[in-house]
Amino acid sequence: MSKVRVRFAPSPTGGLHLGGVRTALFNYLFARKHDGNFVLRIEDTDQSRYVEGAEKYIIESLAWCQILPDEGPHKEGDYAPYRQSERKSFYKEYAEELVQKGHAYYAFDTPEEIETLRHRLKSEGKSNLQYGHQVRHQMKNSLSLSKEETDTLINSGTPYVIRIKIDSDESVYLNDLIHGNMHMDTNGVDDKVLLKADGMPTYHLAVVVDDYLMKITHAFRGEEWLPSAPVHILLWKYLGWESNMPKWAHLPLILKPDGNGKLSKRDGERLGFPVFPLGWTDPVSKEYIKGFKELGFLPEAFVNMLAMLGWNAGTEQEIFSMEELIGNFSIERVHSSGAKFDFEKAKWFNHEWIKKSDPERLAPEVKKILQDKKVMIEDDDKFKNIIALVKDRCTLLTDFWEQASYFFLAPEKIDLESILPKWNNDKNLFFIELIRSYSLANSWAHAELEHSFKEIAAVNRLKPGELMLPFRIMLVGGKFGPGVFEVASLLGKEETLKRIRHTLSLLPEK
RNA sequence: GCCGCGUUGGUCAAGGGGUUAAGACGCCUCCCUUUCACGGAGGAAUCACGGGUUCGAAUCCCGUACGUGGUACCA
Repeated sequence: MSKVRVRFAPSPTGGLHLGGVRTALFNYLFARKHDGNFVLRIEDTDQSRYVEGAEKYIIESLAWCQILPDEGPHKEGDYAPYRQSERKSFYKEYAEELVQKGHAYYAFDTPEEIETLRHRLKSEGKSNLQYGHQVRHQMKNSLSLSKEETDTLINSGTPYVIRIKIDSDESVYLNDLIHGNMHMDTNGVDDKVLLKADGMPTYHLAVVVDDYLMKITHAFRGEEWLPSAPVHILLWKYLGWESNMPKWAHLPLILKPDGNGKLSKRDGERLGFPVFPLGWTDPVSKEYIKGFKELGFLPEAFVNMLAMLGWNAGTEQEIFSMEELIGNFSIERVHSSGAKFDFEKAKWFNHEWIKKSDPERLAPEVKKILQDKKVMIEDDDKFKNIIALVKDRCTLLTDFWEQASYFFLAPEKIDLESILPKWNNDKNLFFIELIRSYSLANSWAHAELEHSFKEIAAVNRLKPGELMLPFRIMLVGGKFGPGVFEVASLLGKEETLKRIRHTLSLLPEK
């Protein structure tokens, strides 16, 4: 049995958003699960829409998601080139072959001619023009024209396209791994253009030829391709490759959270969440849109979240590492219906991943965030302890700033409002005594700090509970954060005393 | 318009003839924590509708509605 080979074929026209990454992910999981190959093919057949940099962006995004193996996607099995524009010559050859076999024909109608015809039909109230079996004999093509006329046109350099010739009432059977057995007829499909006037193939020709040449065994793509699946199946048949046809699976769409439509790039801005894995600059508006990465997502969480959108293992497990996903993945368990994207749930995945990740894993990511705020980390061990202490309360990596900045910088704003109403001279004296006691302390472990704190409170007949809040605010600036004594312990003696003194100086000596 | 695909709480979903119809997110209540989270306990909320088939339908069939995709020399 031949080894599994799946291919992912993004088009470098607009970056790569959620749906695309998920398609890549499912392809990758399937390939890894079956110890097969993942082939990345770049669908740049429409040069007019090609966006400079998009290809690089796609590769970087997949790398961030750990979907590309370290050695690159195409190590094993040399079927290069993988960029469609570089494979131009292959397609023409097969398109011509189809014409010879009578399954395709040359068409000379210009786009404008077709457009006007379309308009006319529409204004006459007729349904949309389908360049197919009903009308092809009235059009300008090698079927309606004589051999001589056709040759003359071609030899004189008239631009032409090659269209597939699809007969009516033909049955096409598709066994989809997700949707099951499907039966369609050819009445709804028109004579698709296979080779454009510029010599580039359309997607229809390109997928079939490349999948054949690259020995692809499984073709998974978005559901938007289902309506044109009969064209592709027919192409496999007409080219005589039917026995090599890959198994198909059409993945459900990711939909807008608020209903109505496939998730698009605009929805992110509109609804306030990212739709790109990495930051992306829109080629038209030049506007930079933050990605999941910049928002503080861990790639593990991003991938996990994406995998659970349309797939589940059939168990109650929701948190999966990449290796676990690979082990559990099965294309049959992918849903057949679209799923609305829920950013709240996405954040929940991130929170879970931050909680379960070691401080070692988190340290480099958090370090970057702090560096952006001009905070440099000198003591790595202490840094990891800080991460361990606060990570449970961070949903996004960027939350580490808010949750831990006071370990590195004295709080800018101290919430005196929360201290003042219950402040009195006894409390003031308590803290003065606390400073004295702490400065003499031999151990700076949090248990000792707590012990002496409570002891002093007891001696002064004060409730420790009423003193802990002011203490916390002195250290962190507000009513939040982990246990006060742990904070004090990590802060160190000098800094702790400094912060108590500072706040005390702001409070009245009543 | 035509064609395709789909429809289980607000969202993700398990379940595929007999179930008290799992679980998760979000929301609410309580406990824990002398802060905020984490954690724990509980709660509200669902089989789109109408017909069949069947002793019995969320589950099978047919319609309808709704959603979604395609209908390009875009992918």
